[in-house]
Amino acid sequence: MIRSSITIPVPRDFSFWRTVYSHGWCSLPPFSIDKEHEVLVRPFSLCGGVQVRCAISCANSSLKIQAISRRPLSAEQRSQLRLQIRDCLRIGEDFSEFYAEARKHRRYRWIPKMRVGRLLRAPTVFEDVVKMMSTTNCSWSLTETIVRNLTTKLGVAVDASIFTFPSPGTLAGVTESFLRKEIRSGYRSPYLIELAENVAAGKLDLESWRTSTLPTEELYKTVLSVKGIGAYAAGNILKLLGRYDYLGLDSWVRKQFATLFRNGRKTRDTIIEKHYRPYGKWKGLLFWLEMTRHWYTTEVPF
DNA sequence: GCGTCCAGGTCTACC
DNA sequence: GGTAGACCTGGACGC
Repeated sequence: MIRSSITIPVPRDFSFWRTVYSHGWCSLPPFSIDKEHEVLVRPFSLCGGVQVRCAISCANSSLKIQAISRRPLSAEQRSQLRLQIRDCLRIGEDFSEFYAEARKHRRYRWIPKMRVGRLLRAPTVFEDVVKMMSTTNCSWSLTETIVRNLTTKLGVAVDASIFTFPSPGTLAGVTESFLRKEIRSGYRSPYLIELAENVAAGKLDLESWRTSTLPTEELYKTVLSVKGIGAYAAGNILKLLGRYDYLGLDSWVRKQFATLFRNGRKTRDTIIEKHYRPYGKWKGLLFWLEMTRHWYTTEVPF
């Protein structure tokens, strides 16, 4: 195996570990984390069919990447790897406007101070959408089971312990019965196959969503048109596309809101919407950060 | 160990 | 447009 070292400079307002811990993705394969040493690990697929296992850490205003591959990486592959890692960690995204908005409100001044707001995402929109679909209507432990099965049973082995996320073509090539029995994705199985088939056939270009110039409302409708994706999933997929206009409510955040603002009393969605309406296009991100603020000061739940 | 109940989003049929 | 019921799994609970 060949080891390569790569360095990527990061902006001043970037916090590596708070980006890694921004939500549950870091604990879903093929991501994994070494909490003690603050290292994010995952494989990346590069041109020429090359798979590379990367251990990513941060020191002295730069990401340090230890990449392990079967063959030496070409200049093009190294460049591709840099781009993918920057994309996952949202390094190129400009948060100055968001931080300026947060500074206007006393209750949100901690956000720019803690340099939070970047939400970890997968190298591909396909992986993010499949994972989001796998979080719907089930416990987190079932989501972990589904995603672990998808990678170990349909991904490519990079080494003994790491598998890539399956490609749309691979997922499109399995039967609904396989997904139900082996992946444990239950009634979501036909939705996953339909999604993978449409992407593999070129009928649905998920990857263009990250650079889409559509107004957010239009993009939201496009995301919602995928079968198996409802309001919760679409709102949260949009956050991973850099659009923060929707809250993406699920039972956990509803409960969290009730605990923080309503003495634990059950709260209608319209009340939560009204609470965040003044924050316009940033409301989804401010909402998520407010609900998860305790993760940055106490032990995270994953 | 077994059976029952429930929580968790989305879809579809129906009003 | 709003709503009820079905979908499937795993965890909690009672026996």
